[in-house]
Amino acid sequence: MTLQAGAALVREGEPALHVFNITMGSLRVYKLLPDGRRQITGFLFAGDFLGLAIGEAYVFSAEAMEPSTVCRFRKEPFRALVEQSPPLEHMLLHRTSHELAAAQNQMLLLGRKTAIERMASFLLDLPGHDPARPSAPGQVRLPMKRGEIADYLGLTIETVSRVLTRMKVMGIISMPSQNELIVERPARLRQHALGEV
Amino acid sequence: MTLQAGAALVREGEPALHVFNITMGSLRVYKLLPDGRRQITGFLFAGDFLGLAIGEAYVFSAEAMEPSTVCRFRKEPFRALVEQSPPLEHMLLHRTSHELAAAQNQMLLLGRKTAIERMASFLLDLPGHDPARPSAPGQVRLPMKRGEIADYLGLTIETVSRVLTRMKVMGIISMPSQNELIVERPARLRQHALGEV
DNA sequence: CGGACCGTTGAAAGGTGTCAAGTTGCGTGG
DNA sequence: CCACGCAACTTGACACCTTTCAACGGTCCG
Repeated sequence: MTLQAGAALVREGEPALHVFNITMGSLRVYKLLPDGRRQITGFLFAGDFLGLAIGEAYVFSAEAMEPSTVCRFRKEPFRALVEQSPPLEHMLLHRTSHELAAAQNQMLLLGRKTAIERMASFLLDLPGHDPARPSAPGQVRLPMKRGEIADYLGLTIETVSRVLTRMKVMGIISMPSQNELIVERPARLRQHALGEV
Repeated sequence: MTLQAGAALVREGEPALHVFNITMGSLRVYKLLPDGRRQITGFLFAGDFLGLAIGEAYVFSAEAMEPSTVCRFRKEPFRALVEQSPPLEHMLLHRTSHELAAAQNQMLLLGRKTAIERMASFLLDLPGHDPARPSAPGQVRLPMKRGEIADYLGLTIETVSRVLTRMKVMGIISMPSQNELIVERPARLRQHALGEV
């Protein structure tokens, strides 16, 4: 199953009929408030599962950030398969536990970190998630736009832009292009991520 | 295993040797920044599990909020037991998925809701989690102190206090005592929780 | 009675949001 | 090939919500 950039894969509230496995590209997972405020709860890349949460309806929405392909399974057969395969269920528990740990880190970020601390944490986490990352250390690809970073970090587009500028001025990062970033001072970035400045 | 109020059960960074099941009382689970900022990621009550996240070390701390009792299992035997019991593993996956969904709701709260919206959401969620809740609808027990509510909602103690006062003035709630709360206008509370005011 | 802890309230400060105006980058079409 | 136009990004000025700092009252208990 193939998706254009921006295509919706699931919408919050819809009957949860399918489970997905991303084979290529990247997705954003988010929740909305009635007035349109958006919180992106995570980004998914090749290999990740989507739609595992139990329930009749999806409790989040998901869209492709770039051209992507996914495997779609109908929910019931998938559940039956899981029931018959303890190793599969084990893997799902393992992955879900990791997602939960990541979610707890994100709660710390959203609840207690300043704008620059959020951005620093984000830049440090990013390479670890993206399988299509470049190998050079310190070099970070930003596969998402400012608006997506903002909605992931609980900030506005303007604040994201200002924080990146501040980091450039401080010599912590440099940006060859808008979607590419080089960490010039990893140690200082790590300090900021922990609020130690 | 019995715990006094305030007793630490696990500390972030310590080797994860045990898994716990709460049999009585309530726990707070939290993460700290080096300078002491605290984000409470959840409250646990009777029946809940703690320490499922895989890994060598705990990635959070947990303390009793009131006198509590827990069942302690050594990690390795517990894992072996889980491997041999698909129904047990199934239950753990089910619970972890629910926790993840709750975490995603909390990310929306922390990243995008105002102080009064956070409090409204909190007051609506609270009864569902506490097995020791009173039966009367609209009546909510606050088993935690202001500081814990603040660190759960990403606010300060003062803001929590001010928001509760505002809600009282608006006639949405009333408080017979500091730890007991009555929802006078559930509909308005629900509106606030969704940011519809 | 004194002290510690908890909660409430007030005044002022500050970080982030809002609103608005540029600037850059890039694909499209003449 | 160049001009145009749109979308994304940046920057500035100001507003506002929440935090910070401070003082005060209440309750429990030694």
